[in-house]
Amino acid sequence: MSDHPLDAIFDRYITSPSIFKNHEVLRPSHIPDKLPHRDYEIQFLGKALGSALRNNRPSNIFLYGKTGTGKTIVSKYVTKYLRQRAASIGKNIIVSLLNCVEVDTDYRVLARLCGVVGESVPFTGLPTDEVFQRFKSKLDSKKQLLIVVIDELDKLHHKSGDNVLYQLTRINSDLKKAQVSLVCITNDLSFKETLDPRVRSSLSEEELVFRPYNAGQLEDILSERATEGFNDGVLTTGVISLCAALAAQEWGDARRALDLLRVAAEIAERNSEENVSEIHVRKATKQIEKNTIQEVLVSLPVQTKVVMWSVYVLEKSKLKVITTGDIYKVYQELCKITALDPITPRRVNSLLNELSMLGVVNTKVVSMGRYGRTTKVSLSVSPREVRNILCEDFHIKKVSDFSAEHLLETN
DNA sequence: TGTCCACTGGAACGTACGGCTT
DNA sequence: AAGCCGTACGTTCCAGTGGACA
Repeated sequence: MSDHPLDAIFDRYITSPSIFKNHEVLRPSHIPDKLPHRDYEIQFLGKALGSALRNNRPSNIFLYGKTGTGKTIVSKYVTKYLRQRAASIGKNIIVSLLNCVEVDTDYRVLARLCGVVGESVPFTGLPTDEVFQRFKSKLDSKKQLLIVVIDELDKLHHKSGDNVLYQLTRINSDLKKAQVSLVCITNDLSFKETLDPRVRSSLSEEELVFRPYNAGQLEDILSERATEGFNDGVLTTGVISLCAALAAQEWGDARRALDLLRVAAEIAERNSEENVSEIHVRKATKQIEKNTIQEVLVSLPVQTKVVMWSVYVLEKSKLKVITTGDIYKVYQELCKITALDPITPRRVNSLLNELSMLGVVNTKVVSMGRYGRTTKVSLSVSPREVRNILCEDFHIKKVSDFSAEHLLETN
């Protein structure tokens, strides 16, 4: 039983001490008992939602702030405790947390809300109005308060407009027993202006802006989690401050700081080392970046991959500025070779905008005077990564050695 | 100073599909 | 089974536009 080929590997996990004491607390989704440097925000939200305990409907609240500034976690933290306290005095408070990255249509929002009040609805097939009616009557069947936390609201608004928001802000006048309060979260600071004025005023009865963390504050946050998450003495000095400093450079993003620390430790553990050092943090930055790009590119639909490849091909060429016109020319050629049906320039334009949203290309609308108005496009990730990842695709493989030089001479 | 390029991006619509209600 | 419905992906149409050039 001792000569299995995996013994050497597994034994290491059994015998050598682990770096992690509790892996879970190092994930951004974990809600710790203390949230350093968010006292004011917690108090603010606590005061705003606390009126629920006195049978008053809390005002609707708008939370702004860049990614990783603690908006989501503060909301979770406060609502979690609010629910506990409410339960202890026999009050009925339901909290529903919607993330609009997944829940990005009117129908899905309402379907989710139906779920939390105990009304089951199919994921498609019903008219949206019907789902809203069902939600409303089920909710109003007893005395209760529903707090809906709508995270990344801009994503929902971008795709589906204000419709649901409008309905939700007005729902209270139709309800007899139940009440609804909204907590809206967005990281787009100018977002509010794009809302319908009627929705805007009722959504932001109260507002709070989350400031980015500075390096010192990030360090406190990481230290707090590290004492719970790691065994004593596994972090070498400087590891936490490096993670904090790197994340502080990018808008004070606590999620990123935490990811760095966790991934660095995972790398150390995989190499069966006993300590986490700055070298592991450096490796972690690279790995995180690579993973994000990989995830994005691999999951693209075929047409989008071909568009992305067109950008790659042009980036490899001698062209100084890449415009949508060039991209479409290359795209058409690629479609011929891969035997795909080409989509229209309008659609390619949309796909480029999507790629820009995903952070893999940069786009900028520019006017070149006499020579028209177009969009300047460039890759925002390394061409080598793009090549490695996209060439895995069956269609892209066929055009892996396509060069744009002959096309550009015809200009 | 006006023209006009090469697009941009909104809006309405079409099609295929899974899935609902009646 | 018929008639809707939402979603995903795409098309068609077209008014609008920043700024180099004549």
